[in-house]
Amino acid sequence: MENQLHIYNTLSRKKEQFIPLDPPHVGIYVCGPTVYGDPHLGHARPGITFDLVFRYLRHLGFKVRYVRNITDVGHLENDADEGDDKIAKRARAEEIEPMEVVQYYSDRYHEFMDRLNILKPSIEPRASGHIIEQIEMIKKILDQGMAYISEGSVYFDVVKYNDTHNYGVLSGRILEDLISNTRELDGQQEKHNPADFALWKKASPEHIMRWPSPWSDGFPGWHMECSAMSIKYLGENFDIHGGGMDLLFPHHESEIAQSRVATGHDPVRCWMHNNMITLNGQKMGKSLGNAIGLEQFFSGDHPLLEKAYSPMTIRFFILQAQYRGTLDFSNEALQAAEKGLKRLMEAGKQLSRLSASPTTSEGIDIKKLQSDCFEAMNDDFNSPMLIANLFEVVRIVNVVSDANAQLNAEDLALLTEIYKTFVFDILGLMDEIGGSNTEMIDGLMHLILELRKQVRANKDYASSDKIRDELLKLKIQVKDGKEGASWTMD
RNA sequence: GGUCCUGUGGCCGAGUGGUUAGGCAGCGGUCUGCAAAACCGUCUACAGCGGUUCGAAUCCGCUCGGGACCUCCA
Repeated sequence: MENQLHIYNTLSRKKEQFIPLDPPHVGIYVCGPTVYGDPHLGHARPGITFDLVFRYLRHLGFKVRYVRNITDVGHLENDADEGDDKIAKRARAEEIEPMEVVQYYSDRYHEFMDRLNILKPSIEPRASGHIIEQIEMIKKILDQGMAYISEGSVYFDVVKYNDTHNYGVLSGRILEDLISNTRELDGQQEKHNPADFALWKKASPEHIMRWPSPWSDGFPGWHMECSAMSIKYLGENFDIHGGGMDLLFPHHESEIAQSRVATGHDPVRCWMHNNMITLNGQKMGKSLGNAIGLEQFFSGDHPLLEKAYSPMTIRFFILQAQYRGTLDFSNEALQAAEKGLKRLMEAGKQLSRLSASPTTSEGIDIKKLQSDCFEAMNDDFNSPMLIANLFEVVRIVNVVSDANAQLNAEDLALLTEIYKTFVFDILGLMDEIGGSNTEMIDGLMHLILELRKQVRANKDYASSDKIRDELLKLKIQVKDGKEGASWTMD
């Protein structure tokens, strides 16, 4: 079960067995955020998807170096007439240093990733800190004759490259189609061909973020940073490169082209792409203006949200879909996820209270359940399938808890291990209940329920119900079971 | 227009050429002083039309619908 992991590789459009280049080491590079705005639900998807990958690979025993960049330079505003850098544009408006904007939104991003229980990457390089590496790489591409200088900018010669390589291996694009379909835009005349992309861009006079280079004061092209930084930290050839499907073309396609020319070979073994989260069937994205911020989800402060949704609800919601499928947002779906998560978490508590019996009941096969869980993960990180299996764990826990079935000590230990491993370590879910005062609340609740027990022994149900109702107002729910009362907190 | 993806029951979402995904919601039970929870049972499916096949929701073709990308947007 250990090394049967299969991953869907965008390059081959097939699931392939995952064999690291240099086991037990694994290198992963994932395109991180551009820090010019608050993180929204769209950011949570790649964050959680590749967190799952990171966690599972580590669980399998691999020594993973996970690199996720922060883009803090070089991306031009879509609709900007001036060609201003997004970050520079924001800085101008707020009259603060560009790096102040970068710092602020980087911190915000980290804050929300932490709340979603997304592990920190091994290395989080910033594009602005790797200008030298990018310039060096551009020089190599120029030396190979695959780029040209025009008006102080450097462009990658896609047409020439395509004579000897396939510009389209990843995306399936055909160069001729690209050329005939490219719109005429300002600045295009600098290029030999509209399909060419910038490696280095000369800064206009009003552009604040700029660095010196052999060609001009300017900034690197938007595909350069990922190529330069992935090579720097993972080598010229590494195992997995991830990112959203929206980055597939031209970003990743161009990364491949740049790296091939600079290093002489393919940079990445396996390309992984997570799909989008949609809102009313449409991609949720900053540029479309339909993104709901993670802040809004956590607070419930948004016209489209019926209530607040906790970080773990968001995490569970995302994990309930396979990463390559689109995931449609709705209050109904989120609330279903919330309830399902609660059920899963409650079972975890029940599990810790179970005691072993001499034998395990007929029809309960914990080992099978364990292998089913691994099988699900090994099949391209099929988290929905894993979760379905974990609900079978929940069912068994509840049945045993109700004394309708038994588990022997070995099976109980294994069931506990499965639960902890998959729910906490691999899916990265947390029990959000209680907070920092857990011990005190536990103590108080124990006391209250003891007193209520006495009241109930006297059949004073009015008092008993009053205690229960008042606690419910505090979001604490009392449940009277066969073995006495228990409680949960929302 | 080009490249690619996609269309599953009230909602969200897996999956396989012939056997129950799972969660949420609904319905009927059990349990309970009541309630909640839990357990048991149960109803709504595979966009449409053809084809391949002993058999397809699962493979192929067409039609219709949805989406992503095709821009120095990420």
